Amino acid sequence: MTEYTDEVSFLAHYNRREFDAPLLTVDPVLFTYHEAQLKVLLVERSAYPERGLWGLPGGFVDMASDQNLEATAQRKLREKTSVTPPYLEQLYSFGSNTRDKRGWSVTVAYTALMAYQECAAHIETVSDAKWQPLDHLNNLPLAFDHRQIIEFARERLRQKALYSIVPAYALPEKFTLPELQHLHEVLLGKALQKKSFRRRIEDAELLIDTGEKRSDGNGRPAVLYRMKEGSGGYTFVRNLAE
Amino acid sequence: MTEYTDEVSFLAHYNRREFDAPLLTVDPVLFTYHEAQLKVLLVERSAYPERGLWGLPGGFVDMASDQNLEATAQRKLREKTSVTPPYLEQLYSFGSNTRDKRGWSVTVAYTALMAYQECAAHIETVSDAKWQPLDHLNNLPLAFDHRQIIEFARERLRQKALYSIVPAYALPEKFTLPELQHLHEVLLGKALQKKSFRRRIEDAELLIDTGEKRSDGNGRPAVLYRMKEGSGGYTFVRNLAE
DNA sequence: ATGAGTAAGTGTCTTAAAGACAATAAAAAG
DNA sequence: CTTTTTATTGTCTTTAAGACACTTACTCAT
Repeated sequence: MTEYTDEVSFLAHYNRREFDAPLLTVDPVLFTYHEAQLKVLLVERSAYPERGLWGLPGGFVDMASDQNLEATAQRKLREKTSVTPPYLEQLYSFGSNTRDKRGWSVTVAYTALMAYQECAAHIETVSDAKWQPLDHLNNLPLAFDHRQIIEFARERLRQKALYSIVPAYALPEKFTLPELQHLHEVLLGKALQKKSFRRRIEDAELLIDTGEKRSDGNGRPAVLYRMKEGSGGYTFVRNLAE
Repeated sequence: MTEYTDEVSFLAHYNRREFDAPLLTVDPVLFTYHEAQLKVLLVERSAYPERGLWGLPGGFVDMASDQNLEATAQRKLREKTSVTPPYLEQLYSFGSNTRDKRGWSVTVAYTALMAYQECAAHIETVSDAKWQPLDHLNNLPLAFDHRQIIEFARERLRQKALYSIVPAYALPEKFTLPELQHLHEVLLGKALQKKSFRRRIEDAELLIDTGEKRSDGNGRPAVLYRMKEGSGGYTFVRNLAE
C-alpha cells in the first residue's frame, strides 16, 4: 500500500475510483516498564493522514510477506525496535467510517510487552520514535483514535494484572518480586498486599528462582526470578473450571 | 462488494487487477440454548467461494450503510433472523493469506446470543438457515475457518460462564435458575453446585425476581427471573481490584 | 384428602484463598 | 555493633466456594 505525504497526492490517486473495501491496518501497542512508570512506544507520522502527530507503530498488511495478522504486528514492531517482543497478543479491532478521514477503515490492534533495555538503545537512534510515559499522554496530540486504543490496551493489561503475571513480560528476563509487584501496583493504581501477591505466584509455580540476588543499595537484597517457560497464560487464580 | 456464484465469474473480474488490500468480512457467531443444547446459527453459502457449504451468517462491510463493525454484525444477523440479538460482543479477528482461497483475507468475528424463541419462527421460513447443535458439528463440512471460529467463540463463552451470567442472553427474557445453571453446565461440561451457583448470583444482585413461577410438571415450581438492566458485564466474581 | 415422587430452594459445616499486619532476615551506612 | 532499610515469612482473620443434608411446593395416583 503506497503512502502519501499530503492530502493532494493522496486524493489525486484515490478519488479517481470507488473504494470497494475499507482500509485495513494493524496497530501494535507496545508497553514497557521503566523508572517506575508504564511507557508506550509512539512514532511520529511522516505520511499524509495525521502527518506530524504521534501514533502507534502500525501500518498496512504486506500481502507479499506477511502470512497473517500477527506477522504484520511483529514486522511493524521489528521495524521500529529491531527486535521481536516476547509477548504479543491481539487486543481488539476498531472499525468505522469516522476514525480515518480517508474513509471506512479498520485496524486490528495488538498488545505487546517487552523490556525497556531490550530496545532502548535502538530507539534512541531513531528520531521519530520514543517511549512515552502513560501518565503524560493527556496533552500529547495523537493520530486517529490511537488514544482510545492505548486506553483500551492499558485497561486489558490492568485486567491481566489481576489474575496473571503477564505484565512480567514488560520487565527484563531476570526480575525481583518487589519489581513485579510495583508494576502490578502501577497498573492497578493501588497498593497490593506483599504476602498475598507472593503467595499467589508461589502457589502457581510461575517463576524460577535464579539463585541470584540484587540489592538497590538499601536494605536486604531481593531474589532474582525468571519466568517459567511454556507456563501458558501465566494465570495465578484458582481455575473455577476444574 | 459484489458476490459471485462461481470461480469463473469471480476470477474474470478480479484477476484483472492487483488486490491492494485484504478482503474484509464480519462474521457473527450466534448461539442459543434450546432443548438442553447449545446451538449455533449457520447459513448455506450461495456465493462463489465455498458455495454449498455451511458457514457463519457474515459478510462484507456495507460502507454506505454501516457506521462501524458492530453495525455490520447486527445487520447481517438481522438479515437472517429479522431481529437484533440482545448480546453482541466482538470476539477476535482472523486474518491470513490461507483462510480464503481468494487471497489475503481478514474476518472480524463477533459472539452473539439470543433466545431460541425470538427467531425460531423466522428461521424456519428461510431454507438456507438453521440452528445447528454444537455437539453435532463434527461431521458437517464448514466453509473457510468457520469451525475454528465457532470453537473460539464457544471457548470464550465457556470462560464467561465461569465468572458472569452472560450466557443468560441465550435464554428467553424470563428464565429460572435451574435453567440458567444447566446452560452453564452445558458450557462448562461439568455439574455445578446448586448452592454455590445461586449464592454467587444472589450476592451479585444480577437478577430480578419477577414474582412468577413455572413448573415443568414435576416437582416444585421454579421462580422466574429477569436480568437486571444495565448491570454491565454481569460479573459475579469478587473483583480483586477494589 | 393423602401420601409418594420430584424438583426447587435453604442451612450449615468444611475447605480454600485472600487480607491484615506483626515478626524476622539480610544487607548498607555510620 | 547499632541503626536504617527493604525483603521475606508467620499466622490470625475474613471471605467465598464446595459438599451435602434438609425443607418446601408442586403433581399425580389412590
